[in-house]
Amino acid sequence: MKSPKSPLGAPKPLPPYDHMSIESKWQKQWAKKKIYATKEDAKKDAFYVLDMFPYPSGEGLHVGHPKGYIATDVVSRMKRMQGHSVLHPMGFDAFGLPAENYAIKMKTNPAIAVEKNVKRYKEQLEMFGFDYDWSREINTTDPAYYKWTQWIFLKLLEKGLAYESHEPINWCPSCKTGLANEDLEDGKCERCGSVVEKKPIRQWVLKITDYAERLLADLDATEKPLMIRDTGPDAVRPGMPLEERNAVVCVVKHWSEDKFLCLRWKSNDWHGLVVGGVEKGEQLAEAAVREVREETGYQNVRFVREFAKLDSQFYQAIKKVNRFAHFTGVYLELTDDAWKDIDEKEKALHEVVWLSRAEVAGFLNRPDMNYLWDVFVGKVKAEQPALDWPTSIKELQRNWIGKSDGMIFTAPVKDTNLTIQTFSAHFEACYADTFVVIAPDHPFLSTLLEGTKDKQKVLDFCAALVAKRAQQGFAEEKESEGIFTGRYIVDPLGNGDLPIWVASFALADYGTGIVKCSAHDDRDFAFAKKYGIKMKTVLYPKDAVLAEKVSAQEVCFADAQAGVLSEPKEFAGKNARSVRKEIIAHLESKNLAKKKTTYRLRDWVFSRQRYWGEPIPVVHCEKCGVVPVPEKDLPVKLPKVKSYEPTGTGESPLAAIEKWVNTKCPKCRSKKVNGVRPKARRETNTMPQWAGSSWYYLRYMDAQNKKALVSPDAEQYWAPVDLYVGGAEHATRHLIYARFWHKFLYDIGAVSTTEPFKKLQHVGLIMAEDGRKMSKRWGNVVNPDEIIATYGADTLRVYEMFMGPFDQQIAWNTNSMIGSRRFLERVWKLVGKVQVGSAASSTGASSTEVESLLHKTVKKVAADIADMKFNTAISTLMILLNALDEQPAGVSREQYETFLKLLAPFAPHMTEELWAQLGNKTTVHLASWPVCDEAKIQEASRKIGVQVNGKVRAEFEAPGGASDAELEKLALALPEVQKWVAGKQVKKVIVVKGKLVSVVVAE
RNA sequence: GCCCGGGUGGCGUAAUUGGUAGCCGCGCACCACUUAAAAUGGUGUUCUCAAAAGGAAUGUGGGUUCGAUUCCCACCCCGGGCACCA
Repeated sequence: MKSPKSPLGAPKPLPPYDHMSIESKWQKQWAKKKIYATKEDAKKDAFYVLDMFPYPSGEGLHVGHPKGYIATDVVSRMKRMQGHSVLHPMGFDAFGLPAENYAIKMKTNPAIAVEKNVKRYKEQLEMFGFDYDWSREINTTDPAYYKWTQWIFLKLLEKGLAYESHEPINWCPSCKTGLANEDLEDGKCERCGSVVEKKPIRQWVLKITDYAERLLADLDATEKPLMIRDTGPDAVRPGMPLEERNAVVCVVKHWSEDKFLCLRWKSNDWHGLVVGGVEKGEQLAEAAVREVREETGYQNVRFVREFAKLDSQFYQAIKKVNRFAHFTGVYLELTDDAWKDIDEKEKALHEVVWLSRAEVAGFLNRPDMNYLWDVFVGKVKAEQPALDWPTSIKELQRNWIGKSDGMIFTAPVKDTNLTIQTFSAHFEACYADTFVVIAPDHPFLSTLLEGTKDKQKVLDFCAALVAKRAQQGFAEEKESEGIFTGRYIVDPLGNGDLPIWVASFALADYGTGIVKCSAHDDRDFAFAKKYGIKMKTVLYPKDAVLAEKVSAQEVCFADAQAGVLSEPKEFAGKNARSVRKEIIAHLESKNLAKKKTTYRLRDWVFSRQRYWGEPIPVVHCEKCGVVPVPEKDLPVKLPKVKSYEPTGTGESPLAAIEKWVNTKCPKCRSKKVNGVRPKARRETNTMPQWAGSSWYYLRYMDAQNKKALVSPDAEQYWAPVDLYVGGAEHATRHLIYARFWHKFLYDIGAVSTTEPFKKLQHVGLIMAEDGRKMSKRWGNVVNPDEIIATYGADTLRVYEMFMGPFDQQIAWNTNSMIGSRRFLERVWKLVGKVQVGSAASSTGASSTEVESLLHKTVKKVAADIADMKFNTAISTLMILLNALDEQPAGVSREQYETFLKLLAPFAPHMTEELWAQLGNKTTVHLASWPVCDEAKIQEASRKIGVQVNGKVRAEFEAPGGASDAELEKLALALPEVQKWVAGKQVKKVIVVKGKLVSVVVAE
């Protein structure tokens, strides 16, 4: 059959889809017309989409790198079409070890190597047709940029958050520099794999630990519910987690009077009994009781009954009203009359009122409440996490910060006037402590040993332990080793004199570096057994046989959660964990210990003894000491040098550049004192790779500003970053550092938000076809240049988005790409079937079914893109394409244009070309995004499945508005159903509107 | 050891809030077009039984339910992170 004729005559022959010429043509046009220029337009909502900017290596991009960039490009294009002012910038992070090591290898200056690599990266990025506004490009190695990195350092110094330290730090012998804890992997240098040593070197350190508590707490911070701020299609997203929607509604009856307690929502005219959400793993009744206790302070609440199970039909009926969520009703009763006031802070949003029976009835009869199914409906938007981040990344940060609540014990050292402090987070069994261990590299050790007869022997032993650690890495040590110091502490808890041992497992830089030990810790127990140290038990399991073994010190029992204490006598017979609070009070009241919180997070070692980094802007003056470089003298430029190889002496190569190093003290101007001119030398350490990336997202907002790192106007317009996309490997480095700096900048008033990134989305790695990481080493790298030449950038973009869930790791498969190419070619060909006749053709050429599908697609594609579910968005577009293509009368221009708009974010070049072919003079990328017409997606009839005893036996077409009774009748009349039902007693029929009829018969 | 994810056809995956498991794509088979091939279009494609009817099936085993990929309990496997952190 020939393709249908256009009303205007014979169909034009279609040109083939020539991606090469189309893509380069439109890339030039877009650049020329500056269609992606970003503006701070007060009339539009700002939307800031950000990629983790690349670190331009010498190898260029492989096909895995751009996956995240494609995603942000798709989102930014849709948001722009939806009328937002969009900031979608790009830049380069280029200071630091990788660039420097590469330069050393290639025997070029890092500055030149970086310039070359950036150029190559930009060329590659441009081939993808991304919508960056290059006028905001940044480069961390640009003095105009790092001026502000240095400025932030000066502010940190001013506030006492940057300090010099001589403590031993991680030293990589191969890279010849100090490293932060975050730069280690398995005790080895993350860059080169060498085992790091502990080396005492003068370092600049940032006090990130001062922010540990806020970095931790803000991960869980919530935003108070904003009532219907956004009534657009985004307000209730499909796929929004149940916890966000499913709230419990409680009716709480007074214990004696005929009164009902109501938690009233005051804002937006909403009166509700909304109590809160059901948490995962929680029963409805538990949730209701818990929430009422938390919200009102009423403790004596008894669960009476649940009103009914949620009815899904009901949700269907109100689903389209985006501000409604559904709840389930629970009936509780107060068991006493103890009045409690609710929290002051909550009063603005809630109040507790008592209603009479009549009032409750009236209340429940509101139109937004539905009695019929005992399910109440109202407006609610549950408290949302302030950080819309994947739970996994939040969890990684929590682990990294490693908060631990415990107690500090202080004890005198026998025969000396010294005291020792020990930290314990598992202090419930502290009455079992019988010895103390100290780390072999503890700075206090030599003082402690002063005057003991074996001092030198112990010190030698410790030195050997430390050397062994450095050699083989910490993790590989299996069995603990130790030596008795000859000293004892006098136990404050009355267990007499406790020996102090050096133990290889003790860490000098956690807690106090000294630990009180007992039989109730696996490691301590093994250590004591090995060296025959006396032990004592105070914690026993419930099982009598096992308890006997614990008592005999045959096995170690360390489970405070399950164990029962025997000492101190105040808590004898009690479960250890449940009396934790009381033990704290007991120890504090007797002045035996103090509460203390410690963190695993260490301060950030911030200096590198390397050339390629931002110079730390301070001067060391013989007379004035450390003097910050005045702001007006920033940036302190990195000098050009001939030799930039690391020295290994603990000094950076900059130290050798006399002309640069020797300077005037900014404070005393190096004026002569008693005829001698005080010498002033610049700091020669440089900043780590992570410095520039800790604040770069702010600079894009106002990239050219010479007076401030960002102007308040620009910052307030754009901040925070609405969507941040990048690899999960940055969870404990870049993302912690950036949050730390951001909070600091907030504290000094430089930014207006407490967190930099509102929503974080991590991108799943693209693996090579062999399942390994793409790497030059394996020879499995797929080059995007070649793929683009063969298939086109649009095909590559569609393929990468269609491969699978965006956040999932997935293997590249060039063969599968053909599907995406075919899809685009079918779109290309479909333009030949577009009917360009009268206006009537838009209805004439399309059935209501296709129209309905079109509008469903409009809705789903927008929701999926906003949700980063690109694979299903494309799948939906494919389904629509199949339907449009199969229409016998061709496709209407309106349908086709809508389709092009939906596809435009994914395949910007091809859609632009087709858009122009239809005669449009303006770009598709600034056209308005299609809007779903809800009326059109209602269906006239639906397929209903019929189950008999849970098994699907038949299906039938039912009219859209059929009632439950009608559906039941229709279903039971079906012969396939009768076959299973005939002669049996029908016990129950369940009707799920629009879905299925379930018949239960007696067996 | 501890903490997160995840296990669905030959493969990548989909499944709205507990409601007809396998959408979309790849691959494969057959058909059309072609001298032929490629490309394109069409049909089919979870397994099992010769077909139909039926049965089985979402890592394993149990539970709740009229109904479970989805909720609960236990276990196995894979991926990632943390790890002498007291």
